Amino acid sequence: MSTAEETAGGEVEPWEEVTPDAARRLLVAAVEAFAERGYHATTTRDIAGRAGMSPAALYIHYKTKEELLHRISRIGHDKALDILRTAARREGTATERLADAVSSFVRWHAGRRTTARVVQYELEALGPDARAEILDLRRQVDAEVRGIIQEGVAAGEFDVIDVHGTTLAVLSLCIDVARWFNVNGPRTPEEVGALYADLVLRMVGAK
Amino acid sequence: MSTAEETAGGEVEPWEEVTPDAARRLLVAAVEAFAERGYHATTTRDIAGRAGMSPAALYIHYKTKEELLHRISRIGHDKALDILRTAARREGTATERLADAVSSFVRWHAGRRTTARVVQYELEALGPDARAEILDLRRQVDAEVRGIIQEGVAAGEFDVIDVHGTTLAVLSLCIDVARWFNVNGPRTPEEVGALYADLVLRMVGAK
DNA sequence: GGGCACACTAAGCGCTCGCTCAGCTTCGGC
DNA sequence: GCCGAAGCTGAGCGAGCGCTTAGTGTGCCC
Repeated sequence: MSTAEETAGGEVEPWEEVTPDAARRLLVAAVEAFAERGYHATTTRDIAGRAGMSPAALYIHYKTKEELLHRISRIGHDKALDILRTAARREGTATERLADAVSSFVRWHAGRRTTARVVQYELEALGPDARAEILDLRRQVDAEVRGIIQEGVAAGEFDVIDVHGTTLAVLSLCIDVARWFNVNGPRTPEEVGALYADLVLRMVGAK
Repeated sequence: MSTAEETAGGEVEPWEEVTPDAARRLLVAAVEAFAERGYHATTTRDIAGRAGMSPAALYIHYKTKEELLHRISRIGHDKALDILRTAARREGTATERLADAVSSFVRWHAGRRTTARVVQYELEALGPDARAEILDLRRQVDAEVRGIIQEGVAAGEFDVIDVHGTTLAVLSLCIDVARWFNVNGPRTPEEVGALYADLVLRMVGAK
């Protein structure tokens, strides 16, 4: 059902770093279930069933249901941060790099919507230690976007009064794509990415 | 704890239309609990406890836990729609009305964050009938914002290529405030509302 | 001041949850 | 061909869930 979505954009097949195979199948099943119904409404029996295994098999590969969420969240945040870093550190003007960052970040949130939903909206189900680890990654995400905007302002490319507030708004806009994007809707991830890159350049007053 | 937040902005005390008193206390307790932990992670014992009552008392005023969520969602959406309609139908240019709509809509999502969180993020916990009713209200919310933007384009005030896509982005931006806004953070709801009105006018290319 | 409607509680029912454990199968090493 | 490790299952434990029911206290009407 979501196989087509998960491989959209011609990206490398996700979760390939998760081994062995049974652990990956359980993790993919958990992503789908958490995205559909939320972490608390998902049962371990449901996850195991989607992976074609008995409920007890889950506990051979993961200590608890929360460890599954933690692993998903960690891998997802690493990927999101990687996307932004790649865009932020390429050659080009701040305008080009911001457009690139926004369009690729949005493409990921739309094209890999199930994963992004879990990553962005189930944070509060994590325990204190795991949550702190993920929040640190989020601060790095924030810093990447803020960096591009600051450089654009310094170079005279952008016209922004409140850099911190605008950064927050830009990230919020991109992240919320995971909430409303519909795989069967009229827009492709690429179209939304292009629209959002244009909107964000307007927000920062790019020339 | 959240009393100050709930009355922020000098608005009329919310939930006053819910009677009798015990039913209102239960509903307010449910809003706080759902916002903190999510619908599925909240127990009826927790809601009743916050309202200073026994678990059984809940079922004198509400048929099920879901009815509580439905009532909260309905009242919240009615309020959100009312805010947008008031801004959309006042006197003034499309630019003035869009700025007014965004700033008041954002003030509500920031100042009444607990309510807005439940209203905007717990929709999928509702059953099919209740969900359909709420989705209809959301379409009306969408139509109000789209109407202002269309009028602005027709009047030559705005420069927008994709009206539907931009409407979606504007609403998404405002709604997501409920996810990240922190009552103890550096910004007041008024400041966020003003910043966002400016950002949205830039997004639609207002002169 | 007796009776009754109403708001509420204490106790608990049936169920499903996350998780455990004893035992079965499979397979590589020798 | 035997053995132990690894992967997995069927059965089920203790806990906590949403919700019900029998009974209690309170205040209003006549």
